[in-house]
Amino acid sequence: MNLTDIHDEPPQGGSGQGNGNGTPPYMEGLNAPQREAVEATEGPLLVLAGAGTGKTRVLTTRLAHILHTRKAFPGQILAVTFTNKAALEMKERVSASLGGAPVEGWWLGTFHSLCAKMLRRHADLVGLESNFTIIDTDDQVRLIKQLMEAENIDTKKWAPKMVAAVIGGLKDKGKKPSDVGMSDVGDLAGGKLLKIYQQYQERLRIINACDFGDLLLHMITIFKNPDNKDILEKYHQQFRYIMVDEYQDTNVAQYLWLRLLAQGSKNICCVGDDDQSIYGWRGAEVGNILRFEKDFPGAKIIRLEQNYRSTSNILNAASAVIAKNENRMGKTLWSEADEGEKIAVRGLWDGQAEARFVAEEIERLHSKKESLNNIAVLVRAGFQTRAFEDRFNTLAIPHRVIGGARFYERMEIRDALAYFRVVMQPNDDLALERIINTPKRGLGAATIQTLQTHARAANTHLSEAIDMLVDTDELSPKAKNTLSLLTADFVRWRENIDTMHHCDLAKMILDESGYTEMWKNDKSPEAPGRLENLKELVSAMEEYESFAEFMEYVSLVMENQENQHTEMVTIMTLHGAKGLEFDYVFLAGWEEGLFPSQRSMDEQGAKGLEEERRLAYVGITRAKKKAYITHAANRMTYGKWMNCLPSRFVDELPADAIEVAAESGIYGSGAGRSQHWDSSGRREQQFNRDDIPNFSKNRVTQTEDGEELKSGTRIFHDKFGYGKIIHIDGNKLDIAFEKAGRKRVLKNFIKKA
DNA sequence: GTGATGGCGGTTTTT
DNA sequence: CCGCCATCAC
Repeated sequence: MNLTDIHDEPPQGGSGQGNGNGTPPYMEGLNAPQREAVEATEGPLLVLAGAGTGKTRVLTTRLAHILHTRKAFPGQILAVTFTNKAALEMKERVSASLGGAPVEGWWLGTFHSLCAKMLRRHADLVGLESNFTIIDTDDQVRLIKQLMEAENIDTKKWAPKMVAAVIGGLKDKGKKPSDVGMSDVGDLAGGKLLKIYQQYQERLRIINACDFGDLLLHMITIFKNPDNKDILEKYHQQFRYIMVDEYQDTNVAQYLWLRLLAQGSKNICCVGDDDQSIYGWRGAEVGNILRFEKDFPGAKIIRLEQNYRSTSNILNAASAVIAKNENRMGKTLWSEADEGEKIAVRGLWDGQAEARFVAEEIERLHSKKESLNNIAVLVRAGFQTRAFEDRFNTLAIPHRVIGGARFYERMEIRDALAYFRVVMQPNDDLALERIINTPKRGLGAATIQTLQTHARAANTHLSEAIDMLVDTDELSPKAKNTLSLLTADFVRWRENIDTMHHCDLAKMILDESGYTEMWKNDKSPEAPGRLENLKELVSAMEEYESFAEFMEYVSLVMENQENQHTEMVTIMTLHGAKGLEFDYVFLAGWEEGLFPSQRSMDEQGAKGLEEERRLAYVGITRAKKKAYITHAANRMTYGKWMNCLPSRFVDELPADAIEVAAESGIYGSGAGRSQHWDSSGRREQQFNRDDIPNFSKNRVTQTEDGEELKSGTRIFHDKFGYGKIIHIDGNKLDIAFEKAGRKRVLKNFIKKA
């Protein structure tokens, strides 16, 4: 993420304390409640920070204040964020406000990385070794699938993915297998869910691994055990101040972990906004923030309500939407900013028309010298990004898509990491299974089956099973030979861990295993890219001290590195946009069923709808200068065309903050949208497609010599040859060229063929 | 044991 | 519509 894009507010607050009367420089420009939140260091504190009210500023200043006034050393502060991006930003901002010196030795990170750090110290208490592997969802599902198959559970009826999600959900609730009751699992997985959960934990222990949920759950287990009283006490003494960002997104396990740690100093400060709680689906409990005063007796609550980010039109629209939610603590955002432009609400014919409209508008903004970095397109679901990418590609609008497949989720990266994992930890069965026959070594399903059966029977790991069987006739001679060679490879690589530089070792492993070779010989179009990624992986390792450190980074931290230096429009999901801000924000796909998401409403009912509405609130409040909201009347889903009605959230926008237009006739005559809107007492300005270039679908134009051009006309272009007109936009035309593919060219350069 | 083909199911959001 | 997985043919 582009860190320079993240500013919660300009430096001026409303109540303007000057300098010169002892105000440290880092406190300058805070408004009264912000300052109060910074200075209230003792005792439990909840800061309810509305969107754009300077939340990050308060958090970082508070940290700086504690350090500056020597209330604590860095190592005595526990600061928890939800994303690594947020942790990094906080690190940078705190050291900047203290004069630029980096702050060393503090406990700042995500719940998961902090727990991992702790758990590596106390792993033995839950039956692990301190070099345990952190497995991702993919490995989780594979392991669960194996266990289900061994139990003869129908994996068609009970998807392993779903079972994994249920187990993950139990962990998010802080429930170990021994805490699980019938009401939790019912007849899931044929009534064997608890059994699978138990076996899963047992397997994880054997292969010395943890999943994400375990990081927290194990720490809670350790802290709760009276035998380990001294350990918890040690942390109590250590952490004099605890700070938590995005408190509205904590799940039960995270809450329990925090509460255990906060029993010490009681100086816990949680910052959050109940209106921005959008992770309920993965176990976040808005209840945590709503209940704060009960959980932490004597808690002080400070509200930050002055918004420094958006125009008042944007703010009013966002406030009106979120006001429809029943379940909230209540805040009233206000701003000294001007009205600004009204929110543009646009109804389009279909998803492509929507992408065209957005692209045209971006071109217009760009031609007015607005930086593309200040423009974002926000969507509800990942698949929506496609239409925008396509359109931006044809118009050559530089853009980046955030989210999607993460770097470390790519096949080749996972494979490479699997090799490294086995080198680091021979017991890592999941990793070994992954690469045992990649590249192809003739170790197919039958061989692996045999190994697994023996491993299970002996209650041990695959690597040990290999050692046991490699001298027997259980395996084919060929398999025996290949396996002993592979084992020898691993032994040799392992011997080099301490002596070789980890980057060289990584390269050696990838080369000698034949993995690099495999992609070199691969003729598929993506093979070169994969080799490129492998190179990138090795060079990314440079920044780390050791193999072990790198592996930790990769499982918990690694995010897509982006080229933030070039100007680009950002395309991402609403979830991904939380905490960011842009001058111009396009909120696309505001249609019933898509946003609010049907699934969310089906599964969670009114609760789900409220979360969707909070998502709408998050989306609108990302905009500083102007927000656009678009909805399409038709959308292709599952390869079928669907008719879509505008989102109910569109109706919830206050009439005086918006300006509405739609392509004429997109909802048919009399039915649908116009009526829908008329009934809410709102004027709708309709316009004709042909009146406005953006909406012209089949416009007609002429060549220089006066020949008629329209969609479908075959033309000739000096550089690209023959092609057909797809779309006409004033003097620009989209052409499908027979040789050169799809291009956008100027009218002047084409002739009728 | 490997590679090809067809059926099936899935699209919310992620540490 | 696309990708994954299972089944089937070599």
